[in-house]
Amino acid sequence: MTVRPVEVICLEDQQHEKCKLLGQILDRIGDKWTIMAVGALSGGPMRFNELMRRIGGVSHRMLTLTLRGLERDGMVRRTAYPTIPPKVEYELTPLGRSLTEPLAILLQWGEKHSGEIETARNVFDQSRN
Amino acid sequence: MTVRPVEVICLEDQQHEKCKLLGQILDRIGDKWTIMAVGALSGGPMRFNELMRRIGGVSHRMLTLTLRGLERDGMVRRTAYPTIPPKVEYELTPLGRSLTEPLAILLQWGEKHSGEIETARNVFDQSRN
DNA sequence: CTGTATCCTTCGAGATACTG
DNA sequence: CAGTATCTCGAAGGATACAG
Repeated sequence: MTVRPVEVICLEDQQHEKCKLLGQILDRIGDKWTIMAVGALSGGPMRFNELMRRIGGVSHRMLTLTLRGLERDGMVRRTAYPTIPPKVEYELTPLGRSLTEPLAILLQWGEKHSGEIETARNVFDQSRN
Repeated sequence: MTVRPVEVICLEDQQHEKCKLLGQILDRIGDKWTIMAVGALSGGPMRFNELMRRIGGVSHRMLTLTLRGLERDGMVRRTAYPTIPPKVEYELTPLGRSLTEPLAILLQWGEKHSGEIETARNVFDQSRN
């Protein structure tokens, strides 16, 4: 049994456990297609194929898996109408909508600092031939 | 911190430009080790091996790659002391520290809603035997 | 239209060993 | 101590075909 230090500093003087939780959150919602799906649905309910067209570049299979994951986590509600051909609508739940707030803040950060990052990259890449 | 309407995440008539930017941000900073490294460094400068011990479970190679990426993006400053054996210190730049703010907000969201997500998962898994 | 199953390729990441 | 280079394996994700 190894002894682990507990006093690991994390975000804003919190402990290491916080980082792990953050990692879990990002595991859930941090991937490309999940973000795109949440973004697309933030405007209102949408059908499967419409989502696929809106997002663009996503495979049939990955969109299905992404939506299943969001549904499982309670972020998206799936409503199937037993018509022929079938019609399925997806929409954000209140939980899903609540996610858009921290994401919007992260987006603001990105918009504010993307230039800085771009510059830093160029400098870094220059300094390596 | 002002909370803007959810539509800020993704404006449909902009072809998901916002989503794409958000996707790029998450590509950069959304992976497990990057978060852990930023978290660990948020407490102050740290040497390579100390970082590795603090983070725990990260391979030598991945920590190196993670730190290179952060350095390239201007989030981390690397300072090498030409001693024998070598000593290298890593620390967050102002840009890197600024990232901890939106991350802390995302973390708060996670803390607030993790129970809800857990419940949703159990319900979903139950409904599929 | 929507969902699932299968195949197949690619890529990420750990292990390891070696260098300065 | 810190960094780099290979090797390898397994998982992620696209393409495709088929079903309801």
